[in-house]
Amino acid sequence: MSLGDLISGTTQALAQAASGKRERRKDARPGELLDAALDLFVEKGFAATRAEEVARRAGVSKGTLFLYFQSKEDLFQAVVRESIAGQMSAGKDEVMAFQGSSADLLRLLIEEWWVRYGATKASGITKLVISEAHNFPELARFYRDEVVQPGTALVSYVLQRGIDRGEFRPVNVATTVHAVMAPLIFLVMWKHSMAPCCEPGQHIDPDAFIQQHADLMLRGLAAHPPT
Amino acid sequence: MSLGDLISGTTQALAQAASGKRERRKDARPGELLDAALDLFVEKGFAATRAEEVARRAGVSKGTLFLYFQSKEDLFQAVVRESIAGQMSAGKDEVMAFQGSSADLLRLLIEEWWVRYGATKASGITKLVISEAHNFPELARFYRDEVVQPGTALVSYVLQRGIDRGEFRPVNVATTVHAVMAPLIFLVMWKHSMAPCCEPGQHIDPDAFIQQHADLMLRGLAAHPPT
Amino acid sequence: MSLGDLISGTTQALAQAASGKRERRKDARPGELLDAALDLFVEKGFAATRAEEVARRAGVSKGTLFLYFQSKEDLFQAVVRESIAGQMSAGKDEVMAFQGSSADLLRLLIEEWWVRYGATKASGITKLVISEAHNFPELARFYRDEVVQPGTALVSYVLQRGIDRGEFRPVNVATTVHAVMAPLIFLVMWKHSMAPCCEPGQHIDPDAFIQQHADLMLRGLAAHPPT
Amino acid sequence: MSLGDLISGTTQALAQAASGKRERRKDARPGELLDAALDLFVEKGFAATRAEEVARRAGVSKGTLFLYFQSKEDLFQAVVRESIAGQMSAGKDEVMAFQGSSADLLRLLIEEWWVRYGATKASGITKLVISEAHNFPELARFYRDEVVQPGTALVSYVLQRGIDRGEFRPVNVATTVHAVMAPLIFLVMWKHSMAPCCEPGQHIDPDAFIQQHADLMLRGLAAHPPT
DNA sequence: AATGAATGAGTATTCATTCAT
DNA sequence: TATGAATGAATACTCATTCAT
Repeated sequence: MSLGDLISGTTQALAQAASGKRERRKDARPGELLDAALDLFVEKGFAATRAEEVARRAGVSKGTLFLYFQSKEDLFQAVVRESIAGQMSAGKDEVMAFQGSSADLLRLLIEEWWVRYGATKASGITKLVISEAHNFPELARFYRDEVVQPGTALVSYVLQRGIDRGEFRPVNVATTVHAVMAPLIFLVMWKHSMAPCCEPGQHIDPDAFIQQHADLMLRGLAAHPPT
Repeated sequence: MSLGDLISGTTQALAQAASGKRERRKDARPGELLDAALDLFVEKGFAATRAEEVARRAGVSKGTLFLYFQSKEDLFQAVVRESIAGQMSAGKDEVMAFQGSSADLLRLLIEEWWVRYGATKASGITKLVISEAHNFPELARFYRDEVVQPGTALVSYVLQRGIDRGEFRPVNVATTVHAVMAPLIFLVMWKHSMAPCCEPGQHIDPDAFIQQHADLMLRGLAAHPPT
Repeated sequence: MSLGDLISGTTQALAQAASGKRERRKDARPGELLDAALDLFVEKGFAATRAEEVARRAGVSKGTLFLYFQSKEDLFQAVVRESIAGQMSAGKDEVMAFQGSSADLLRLLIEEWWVRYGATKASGITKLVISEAHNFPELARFYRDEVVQPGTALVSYVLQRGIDRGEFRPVNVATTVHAVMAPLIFLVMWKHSMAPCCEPGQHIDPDAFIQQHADLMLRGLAAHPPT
Repeated sequence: MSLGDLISGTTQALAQAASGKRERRKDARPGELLDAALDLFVEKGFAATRAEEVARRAGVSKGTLFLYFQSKEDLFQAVVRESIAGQMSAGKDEVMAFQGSSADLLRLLIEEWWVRYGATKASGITKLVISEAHNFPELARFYRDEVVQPGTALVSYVLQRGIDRGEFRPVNVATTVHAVMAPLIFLVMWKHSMAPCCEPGQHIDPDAFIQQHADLMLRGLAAHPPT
């Protein structure tokens, strides 16, 4: 199974759905609204975020918000969809083109994920979707198809590559993928929820955490462990 | 009302079976309300949960809820505090009394955590607190002090024990603790958010996940890796 | 026209209406409830007074209150009716039997009114009825018939007596009655409303006020003013 | 919004006749709401007045009321404060500039008070404040400082003027002030409470009452009583 | 396109009243 | 008779949404 097969999924179908009249509005639609909405929805959740506050933060009036989005829920969905759109395609090419060891590739994947996504405010989407999954099941499915599935596929490819090349132990790939990703998701959740109130002692240093996670992972996977 | 009652779900049945109907109910009411509230708050979040729905699920009228809790927020805080109260003390004694290897102890700790907390509905508190941390900073601090800190200390103890006894590599304990706990927190978050919409393929099997996590962790920590 | 004609009015009819089953309950009905209710209704008004607070102040439970009064409004009406019942009959006999000058009689009437009614907590009824007249028009009419009309008649009798005996100027009795009563009513209103917040400088001393009122009145009425 | 507007009752008509409908309305809204609220609060008291009814009477929806006033209590306080603002300053200058006899001045003061305040609907404030003094002690103190105290001072000035000029007997001014004002306050209270239910016989004619009060007062105060 | 005044359905909360004990 | 737990209608207040300007 090629990486293309693994990742392609429904991305293309979704891209088509996103075109049409939606695409046209997207350009005109002030990104400031989506930007402000992302911040607030991540912080306070959907229900606790007031439309007027989003508008104010975006520097427009309440009425203007509803000029671009049919409803608060429409805005919410747009925030998630726009933030996610085509996010996964970036890493895919690099992974396919990588020439080094699978250990280096996995470490790179983890580190780059943090730099390009986890450390950006776009990572708030992860907290948002997880927090609101029950209230917006369709959005949760969309996220699953657009983010979780491709991400899983990408990591699976790397793990399988390592096993195939004899660099990794022959672990159960499907299970191990989650072990690779879980700490990353956790870190993002933590950053957007508990971190602000754990300043003093229990602060989790993202870089050290990522490093440690990669280290443990690679040791755990290594076919020929170091002495 | 103990945590056990909160989790068991048999509170209502027991209360109804009791003799002195009215008086028995009065004692049971707060528990039934907390029980119902836990479910709904975890599912929908604080703001999206209507007080009347909590009451209805507890089998009482809207007014009765406010007979036992001053406000919706008071109910929310009670849900979190009651669910957490004294939760951490249980595992501590067992860990301190454990006689076997540190690897076995760490594995036991991870597995028991899942059985006693992660697999129960009380684990919804974790999702709840993380989702609402920004809206209820005091509660987040309470959770940090009552759950995160003691949990971190317990895992730290086990890691240090392994290092001291030469069973684990001399890793940075403070950093590694998070690597141990992160996947567990993630699993609980997942269970209460994405899981319900990932029935078919991407389902994460908790036991396999826990197992795999423990395996990778112990391999990653092992001072003398197996061949 | 005799004083009897002036005062009798509907008092007798009302007395009959108050008998029957109402009379029987009145004895059993804890006076503490009426007592507590009078205080609270006078202080806070009908709507702002909670039934439970009345019960608590009377030393009984909320349910007990509704054992004796069909509703909060019933309690309210009872408070007014009971406090008023037969109140006017007392002064009437004394006035009829008085032998001295009309000036002395008027002064006596004013002073006794204050001592026997204005200075007691029953005077709160006046504030109550005036404050709630619009919400309880029937009660206002009842008060008019039972208190205002007989009171007016009594004062009218005294004024007419003074005129007839050449002690007072031949003023318009119907108009002058109100001039006699107005300051008394005012004093009672003041006592039950503004007085508590005018402790320091603007305190109105009731006795001095009553005295001054009587003085001015008698001077104003005197047929042969002093030099 | 001046007191005149509050009293006139033509505010609505004027606003509707204006050109820029929407904007004109916005300026008029608070006044219309205060106008409606004054009526209802005076009639029914604070607690018995429903916010929606105030809004309906002002011709707007429930929500609009809360666009201009933070709460029902805020509206209540605004009603009192707006109605009172600068009310006392008017009469003061006239009194100070008066050239005639103190008897004429006192009579003028009493008559003007009735025409300019007592006869207008703003006089409802007096009933309102007295009825609700216990529930809103701060407002009662505000009324005491803004209305009672200046009013007392003004009347005191006139009495002292008469005494100094040998026109009035050397009465105790502080006590006599209340004797002057009490019947006026009583009249206003009566007008807003009992009057509506005393149509037929016991109706108090305001002008005759005022006249009679002034007459008696001046006779009572006169240094050289008429023969 | 943009505004912000106006709306009214929706929600938390109160409190008079009931009723099983 | 007395209690107080339970009820649910009533009400203040919010906030997404509309629309005249």
